[in-house]
Formats: sequence, C-alpha cells, structure tokens
Amino acid sequence: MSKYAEIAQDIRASIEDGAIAPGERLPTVVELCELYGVSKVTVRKAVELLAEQGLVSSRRGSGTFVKATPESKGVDGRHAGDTLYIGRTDRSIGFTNEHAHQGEVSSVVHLFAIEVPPAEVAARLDLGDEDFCYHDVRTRLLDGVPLVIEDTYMPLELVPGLKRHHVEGSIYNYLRQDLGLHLASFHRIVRAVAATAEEAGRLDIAEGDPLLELEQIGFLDSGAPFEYSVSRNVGSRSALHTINIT
Amino acid sequence: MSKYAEIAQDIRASIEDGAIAPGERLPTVVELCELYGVSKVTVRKAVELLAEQGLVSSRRGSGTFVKATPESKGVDGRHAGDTLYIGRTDRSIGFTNEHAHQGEVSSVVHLFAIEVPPAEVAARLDLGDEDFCYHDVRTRLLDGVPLVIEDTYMPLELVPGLKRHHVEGSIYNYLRQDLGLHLASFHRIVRAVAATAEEAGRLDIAEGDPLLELEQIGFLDSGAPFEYSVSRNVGSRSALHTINIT
DNA sequence: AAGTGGTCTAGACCACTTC
DNA sequence: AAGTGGTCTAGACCACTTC
Repeated sequence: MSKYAEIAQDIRASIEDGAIAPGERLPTVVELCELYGVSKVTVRKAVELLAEQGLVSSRRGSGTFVKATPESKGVDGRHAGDTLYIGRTDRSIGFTNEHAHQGEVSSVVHLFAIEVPPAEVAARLDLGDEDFCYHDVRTRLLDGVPLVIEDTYMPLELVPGLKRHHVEGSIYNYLRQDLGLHLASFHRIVRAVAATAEEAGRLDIAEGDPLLELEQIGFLDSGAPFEYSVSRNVGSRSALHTINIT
Repeated sequence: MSKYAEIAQDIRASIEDGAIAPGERLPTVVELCELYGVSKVTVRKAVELLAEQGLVSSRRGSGTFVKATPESKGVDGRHAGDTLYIGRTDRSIGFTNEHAHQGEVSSVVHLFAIEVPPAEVAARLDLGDEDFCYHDVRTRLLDGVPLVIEDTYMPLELVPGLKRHHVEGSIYNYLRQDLGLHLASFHRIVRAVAATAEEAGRLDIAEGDPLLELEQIGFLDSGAPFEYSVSRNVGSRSALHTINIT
C-alpha cells in the first residue's frame, strides 16, 4: 500500500475511535509531515482521500476539520435494518461483492442470448450496426428475496467465452479474474419508475410500486465501454449512498 | 485559475472537438510536461481531474485513454428532451443554480417555522436536545411545473437572519453571498418511493406515482452540518447523473 | 529493454484566515 | 504578522505493460 493510503487509514482510525472528535481540527499539514516523516505532497494526498471518503473538510488558511457526520457519533441510518444498500459511497463493485457479507446471493436468468443490440445501445457501447452483444436479463435475490432486475448488454468481442453459468453467478468476477479486465468507471443515470406487471411478478411486489432505476455504462481502463445495463431495484429494499464534494 | 485546471480544460477541449478521438491515447505524461512546460505533478493533477469528470481512464504502463462515452459521439440521453436533470455529475449546487439556465424557478412555501427538531434530525445536525432549527417545506417549480418537494431543517445558530423571502427564493444564495458560508460537501441517500395523496396534489401527479427521494446532509468547510433535508422529486421529471471511479 | 503511469522528496511560493 | 492549506518545481524511483 502507498504511504498516503496508509496515512489516510491511520488518520481515519483516529477519527473513528474518537481520538479526533467531530468538529475538531486535524494536525496541520506540516505537523503531519513531521509526524509521519513524509513530504507535504504525500500528506495532501492522504487528506484528499479522507475528504473523498466524506470524513474531513479542509479550509484554506484555517485547517482541516473532522466532519460531524452521524456515523462519527454512532447514529444509524433512517431506514437502517430494513434497507439493503446498493453500495457504500456509490462505488459500483458488482452486486455479488456488494452483498456478499449480507447474505446468500442468487440469480434467476430470464434471458441469455447473443444478438445485435438496438441502435441506442450500440451507440452507448461504441459498436457498429452489425456488432453482436451478449444480452442477459436476470433477477437477483438476497437470501431468496428479489432485489433487482438487471437488463445487461456486453460486447461479444470484449467478453469472449461468457457462459450461462457465469450469468447465474457473478459476471464481474469472470471479467476480472478469468479475463483479467480492469473495470475502471461507471456512468450512471438514476431515476424513480413504476414497476410493470411483469417486473412486479418477478420482484414479488405490486404493479406500480416504485423502483430505483440505474441506467449504467461501465468502462474498462482502456476507455472502452464493456457494459450497458438498466437495473430496476425494489424501492423498499434499496438505497444508494453518495458523497458529493463541491 | 491554477495551471492544472487550465491544462485539464485545454485537453478537455481537444477531446470535445474531436482532436483526440474516443479510444485514442493522450500524449504521455512526460510529453504533456514538455508541451505545457510544467512538472509531472501538475500534469498528473490535470489528468486526475479529467478522470473525475469521466473523460479519460489511465492504465499504468500503458497510457491514458479517452473514454468512448456517448457524449463524445453526440448521442443523446435516453430520455433527453423530456427529463429535467437534477444535476450533472452529481454536484449539488442548489436547485436555483442547477436550473437557472433551463427556465424560470419559483417556490411555493408550505411551512416556514422555527422549532426543536425531532431527535433523529437533531442527531444528524449535531445538535443538542433543546437547540432550535428552521424548518421549511416548499415545492419548487420550473416554468410553473412542479418538480420537487423539499423538507429542510437548518440550525438556527449557523444560519442567523433567515427570512421568508429567502425561502421563497434561493436559500443557498443567502448562505453563500450574505452569510459568507462555504458549502463543502453533501452526504446523500437516494431512494425510490411512492407519492402520498398530499404530495401528489402538490406535484400535480397521481397518488402512488414514483418519486426520487434524496435524504441529504449538507456540510460547511468547518465540518459542521448546516442542513438536513429530504426532497422528493417527481420521477418522470428528474434524473440524477453520477460518475463512479473504482 | 524500453516505455508508461504512480508515488515521493525537499524544497519554494502563494492565497487565505486569524487557529 | 503569523499560521494555515493549495500549487508547483525538478528531479528520483518504482510498478506495470509491451504502445
């Protein structure tokens, strides 16, 4: 691990165990340089990392302050206990890994085919008129409770050898571990929509119930889009957490 | 403007006008150093900024590549034209400023009072049992079309002098321009919920229609929470854009 | 082996706040 | 005036890919 990541982790521990209370100031950048025996650039990267994680806020001329977040005072989320979180701090690392610690993940595959995608999807995946895609539709469940229907397209050429048993398990694990691809970023559009009759049946809810829709394009570190997906998450069982720095 | 921001802007222009096509590689870091006459750290900060903006992706040992995004090829969003976006790239800069370029923003104030907030809200705002808050509820409209109902609490002590005419206009402008506060970050939880009968009436939709709920805590650069709000956005008129780097 | 991005140093200077 | 974070230099070394 890099020095700045270790320093960030160390400061984070000091915040979480209360050694630096919410509202209090961190040691100055120069003090942290001396404390950890590193240069200023390294301390700055550590502090930036903490700011991205939502723990601190820096004010030029004044100092870096621990944010008074509910987490730092042990307050639970409003729906804690009855909400299955899609992801902490809005990092998409795939459904299986997100929920792995929460229970048993399973999938019902409604469709798994190779086809020429609709023009709008082809445009998003940077494909020509005649390029083929995998197209799969699946319901994902946690401990038997349906959470989300995912409708996914992936270019055939980028993802060779995808089989039905990958779709029944974790596609992302296949991409990373078997193909050695590096998933770099996701562009998302989030909406609230009403469940159709078919979706309601698959998700064990009522028609018209609110769903959290995520329209998403995933990119590799080569800049190539490897996935276009529209997922519809049961509103009462899902929430998306984000941290926004201005 | 800082050097790295100028360099990022310049590279961004090269990408957007097609001088560097999607999928192509940027000049190497060393080449960019020579091109702009700056050191490596400055080029790296510029490239990191472009990565945060979703334009490029870097691969160690290989290069930095322009992402093949729909935007870089002139493809419109799926619902472009009939969706009012909450914010580009998920940066909360306040409703008025977000929509200022799109039309005329107005507000209907349902409640504006000073009260002791519920315990859960007090906990989120880092307040004691007896501390007072402003509490306002308002519907916000764009060109007369209702978009969202905002239910907001703000600590009395942090926001002195708030009046009804500020609530009818832009609260954020009052915080920034009149009080000189620096809004630093927002922690959000996004959900899909169904409209109640009262909400449906205020938003000119049907009861049970899907709403995009944003539960949000806003922080100043001092680390103090200045706002707790739950906003409910009409599903068919709202979308939230995010970019996630892994 | 050569080329690429990622981290780091030990300083310097600047913008902003008043610890 | 003194203290704070933010930017920047001119290098160095390292991790990773193969341009």
